[in-house]
Amino acid sequence: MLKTKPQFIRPGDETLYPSRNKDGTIDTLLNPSTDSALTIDSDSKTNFVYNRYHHLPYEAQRQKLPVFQYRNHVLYLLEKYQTLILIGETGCGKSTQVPQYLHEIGHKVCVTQPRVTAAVMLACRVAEERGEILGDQVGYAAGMTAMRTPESGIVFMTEGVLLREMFASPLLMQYSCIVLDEVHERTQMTDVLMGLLKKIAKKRKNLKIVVSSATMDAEFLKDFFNLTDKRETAGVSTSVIMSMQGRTYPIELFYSQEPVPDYVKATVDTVVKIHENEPFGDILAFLTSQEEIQSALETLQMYAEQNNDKNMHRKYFPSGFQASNMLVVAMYGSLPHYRQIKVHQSCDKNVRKVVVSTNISETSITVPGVVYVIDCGFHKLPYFDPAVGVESLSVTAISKNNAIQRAGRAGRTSRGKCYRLYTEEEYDKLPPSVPPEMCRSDLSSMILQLKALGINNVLRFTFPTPPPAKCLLSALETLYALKGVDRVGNLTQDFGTNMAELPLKPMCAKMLCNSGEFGCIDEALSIAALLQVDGVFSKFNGGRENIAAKMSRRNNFEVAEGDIIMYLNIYDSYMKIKKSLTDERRAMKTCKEWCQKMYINYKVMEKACEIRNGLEKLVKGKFGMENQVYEGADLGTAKCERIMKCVLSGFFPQAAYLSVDSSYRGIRGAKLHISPDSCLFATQQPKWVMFASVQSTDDKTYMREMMTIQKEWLLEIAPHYYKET
DNA sequence: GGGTTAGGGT
Repeated sequence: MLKTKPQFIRPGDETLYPSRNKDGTIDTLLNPSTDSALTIDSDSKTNFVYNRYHHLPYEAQRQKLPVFQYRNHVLYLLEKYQTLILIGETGCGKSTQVPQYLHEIGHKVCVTQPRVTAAVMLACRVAEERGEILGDQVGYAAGMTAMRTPESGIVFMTEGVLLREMFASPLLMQYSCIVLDEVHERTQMTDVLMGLLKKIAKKRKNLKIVVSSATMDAEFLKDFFNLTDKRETAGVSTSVIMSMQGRTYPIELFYSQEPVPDYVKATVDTVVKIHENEPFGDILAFLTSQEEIQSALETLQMYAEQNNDKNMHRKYFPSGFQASNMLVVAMYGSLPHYRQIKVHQSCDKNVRKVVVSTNISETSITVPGVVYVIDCGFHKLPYFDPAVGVESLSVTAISKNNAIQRAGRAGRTSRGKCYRLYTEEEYDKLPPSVPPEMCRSDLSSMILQLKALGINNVLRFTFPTPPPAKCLLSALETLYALKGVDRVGNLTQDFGTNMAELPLKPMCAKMLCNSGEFGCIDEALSIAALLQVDGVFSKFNGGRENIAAKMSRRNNFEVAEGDIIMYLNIYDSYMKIKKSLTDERRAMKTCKEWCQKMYINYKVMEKACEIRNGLEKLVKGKFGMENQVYEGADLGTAKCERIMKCVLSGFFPQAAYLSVDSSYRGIRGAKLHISPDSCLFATQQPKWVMFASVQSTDDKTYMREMMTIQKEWLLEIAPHYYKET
């Protein structure tokens, strides 16, 4: 029977437990093999020896939680408690089974996911499992696409969609149960939703909340969602923890015996060692950047060619293992889609696939059939400095949670092995988790949305992990400068409300809100849309094509005014071609051909069109914005200057001026450089510029999406922000 | 006169 204050739940029915040993451990974790430690012979190029190994415990064991059979317990616990904290690795049915249990007893269930693809895939899988048509009882709503009816009993959605739904219905009365999935990722959106749901839970005692996480500290979540006053000693918590067993295969961990001086080289060496000394099975190696991956790939491809050649004359490796061929594949976000799919394609029998990846494979992409994981111990992590308003991206040591997540990628289809390119002592020193995104990113957009939901005092809002006060204050300052909030921090009627509704960063939203006044709504829409996409220009790995692409860009598009006006020109040219043909299929073909000729990415342009249509509906439809009429000739330079001023009227806090050392200074003192990717990189340096985004690498801070401006414009457009000096 | 981008999302 349940105790009043359960530390661990003890249900009466013993048969509900999965088979366990007398000491409570789970069976598969026992009997570690004794002879599988990998040692490296003395002629190894790097002095790199693995000496320690043990099994990676299941998450439930790590957090010392009991494991239960699911359905009855989920339902039983949610009858007793308002919030259920569900812990378990991916693959244990948290995301697919639990929503169905809840739906079967009559709940209207909403399941949130951080990514569009996951939401859509889960909806498909659950609908299929139930033998139903997608969009009927089981639906999804993600990004701009939705397949659902108001009657749908289970809806998968991205977190942002649920936040939007709160605008229309603040207490989410359309759902009786909310499942927050993948909470361990701690995205900005997840944290805000957790805060908001806690607030709703206080008002709607009948709303059930399930918080599902792979690795995050269960007690932390339980405390956060406990609505009982802690001073009330007899009070019973309103939240409870349950764990589900996921992974079915154990993973052996190996640590490097000595610190690794060069983890790219060590990764290559380890791949080769595994290939020649370990049984067949694919390898997944984590590195931090595209550059590192390319460098590792070059060496590995050379090895693979030699290896595959040698295999024509041999059956066995010197180690005695059967010789197999090797296929090396790269995996990172900016890789074109058709090359990302390569990791899913199974290769020939007797070919070992080696995937070298960034942390994209830690969360977003599942590489199937991985048996060996190589973890370099680092990743690139962004950190926002509120003092200067700059986001920097630098190589940082991972957290223990990351390390566990990476290792977990190995044991999905069979026993797995994880090689950590750092010592066990180094592992022990790693932080338990990375600070949540909320605490290291720009908050201005999120705060604007919270204000629009009626949460005025954001400093008192209960975040799961409160962000530093200076981050909140810096965001409020930006919003005040943009006139999205007034002096006391209330949302302004003329701008704030509309800005919050636009799915854009506040500066970009402000540009759009001002565009009627400058008589350039259409141009501002195109610019805003293109600023939302990445990679308008096709990329090549060096060579002749790369030079041709750069030439094309310079000759056809680059303008002295900068990247933003260039993007506008590209969009206009593209639309001219798209609209010149009435036959849709022929128009598409012509657009594709034009893009290919101009080295422009067709899919990205189409995405921009889609985004622009969405924005246009809001701006012209819902807000009813109209262009102010300008008298007289309104062409060429006059119009262009108005467009530029309109852009600046949103982005004025991101202006910079040329300093004596030929770098730039931001308004808040940051030392800035023109990105080599910008139109303005090769031109004579303009005295004043503005930029839409900025990112700092280890040594330099680069401005991207730039535009030249006049100093006088700043005084004219933002007199409340700039003073004559 | 200098040389680049972990991953998401409304």
